Amino acid sequence: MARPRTPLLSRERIVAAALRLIDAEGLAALSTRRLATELSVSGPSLYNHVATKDELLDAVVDSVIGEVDLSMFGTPDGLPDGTPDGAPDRSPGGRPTPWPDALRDWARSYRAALAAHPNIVPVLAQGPGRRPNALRLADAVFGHLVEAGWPRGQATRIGALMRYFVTGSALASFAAGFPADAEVYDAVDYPHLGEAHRLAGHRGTVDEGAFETGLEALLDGLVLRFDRLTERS
Amino acid sequence: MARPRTPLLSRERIVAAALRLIDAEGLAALSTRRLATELSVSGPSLYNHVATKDELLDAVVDSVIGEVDLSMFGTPDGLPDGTPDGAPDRSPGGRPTPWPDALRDWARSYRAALAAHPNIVPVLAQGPGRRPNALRLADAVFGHLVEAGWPRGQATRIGALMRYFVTGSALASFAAGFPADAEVYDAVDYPHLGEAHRLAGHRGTVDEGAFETGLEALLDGLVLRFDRLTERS
DNA sequence: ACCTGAACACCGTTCAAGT
DNA sequence: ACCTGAACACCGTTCAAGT
Repeated sequence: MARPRTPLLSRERIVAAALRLIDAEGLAALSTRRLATELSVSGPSLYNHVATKDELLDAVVDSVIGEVDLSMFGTPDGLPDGTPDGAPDRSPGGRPTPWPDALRDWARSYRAALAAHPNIVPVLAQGPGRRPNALRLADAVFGHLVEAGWPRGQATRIGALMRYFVTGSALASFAAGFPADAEVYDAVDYPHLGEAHRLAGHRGTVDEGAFETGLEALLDGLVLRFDRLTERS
Repeated sequence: MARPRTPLLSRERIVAAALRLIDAEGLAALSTRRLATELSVSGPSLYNHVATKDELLDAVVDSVIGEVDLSMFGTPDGLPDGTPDGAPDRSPGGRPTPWPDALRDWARSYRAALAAHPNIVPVLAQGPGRRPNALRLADAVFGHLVEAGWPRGQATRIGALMRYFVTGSALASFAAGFPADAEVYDAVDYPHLGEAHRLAGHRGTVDEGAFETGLEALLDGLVLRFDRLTERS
């Protein structure tokens, strides 16, 4: 068989299969040949649909970022944007969501989307590049903060520090990074890690708790700064 | 030549060369064959000194973590530990550093060490594993927080959220993630990114400012929580 | 003990050939 | 337009052979 009547592959099918493979076995397990086998075609077939492996990774990354909810910034996901009144930063009710609440909801959705695919986070964390969903995300966050009254320079920094925190929390489980083997912590050098071998068993609650604590602490600290900023006028 | 009188290689020389290669050309550029060429030996020679490429990466990672200053927790770097008075958590002066100050100093040193080698951060962020320097770091932070009065569960979460923030900030430059090409932001979808092409030019100050803002906000938020915790008693 | 070349099962990608 | 096998320059790792 050389050219089937109906194509065996599509870009979407390739991207979806690549993400599945990365989730299941890690970034290192994604090889074009392995992926082709998974899709029941020969290796070179992929190159009819994607130019390079890097371009494929870019598409996978943007599909993950596309899962992040941005509706709290007044730009609902599915709806066509560009409302005639030129007020893109309103929630459906008509009034903009207070920025700390919008930031909290967004951060949770952002983390959930990334933590569902931790193995791709190192690629994603390199920045938006030219990926449309990543640029849309950056635009929505920055725009909302500026319209809420943050100076542009501060809004940029808040976008950055939120990404630091979210990508860091989605990159790997803190708890699971500690071997469950108690003997590891026997050494006299680690006098306080006597219980560390039990961390991996509480993976979910430890990481979730750390994320929520950090998120609320960050927001409290930012609100403090915002108040100092506005009480000056 | 088969076996030279004085060995051509050593584990230290291999680790150092690997880190140089990773820094200069990225994690993907590190191949055992390429590394061997860099060291003027044949590929398989490396296997007399390291068992696998993964073990080599582990050693590289731990050498980077070894650069992090932990002296603010009362365990000075170079000095032999185990002071006879059994008070490991004191600064040279004798009194423990207040935890917010210790955390701040540590976070800055942690970030500096990692940001000097961003390409290795994805590996490092997987957790301490069995790496001695990484375990020592976790022990010092956790121990200091507990002795400062934080409940153990909270101390664990603070260690986790600090690592989230620091690894996230060291993984990649926020500013450099935005293409310097102004045309990228022309699309109607990005109404607020008109100046984003200028970000890459301010790489240093944007990322540094975001890290400092986030760090101080986090610490403020944590102090708030600590006060709530202690005023209850 | 420590280095070498040969060999194995992999990679990403190109290209001519098929329909 | 879309798939194939063959081919190229790479990988990590093993192993027998050398000193």
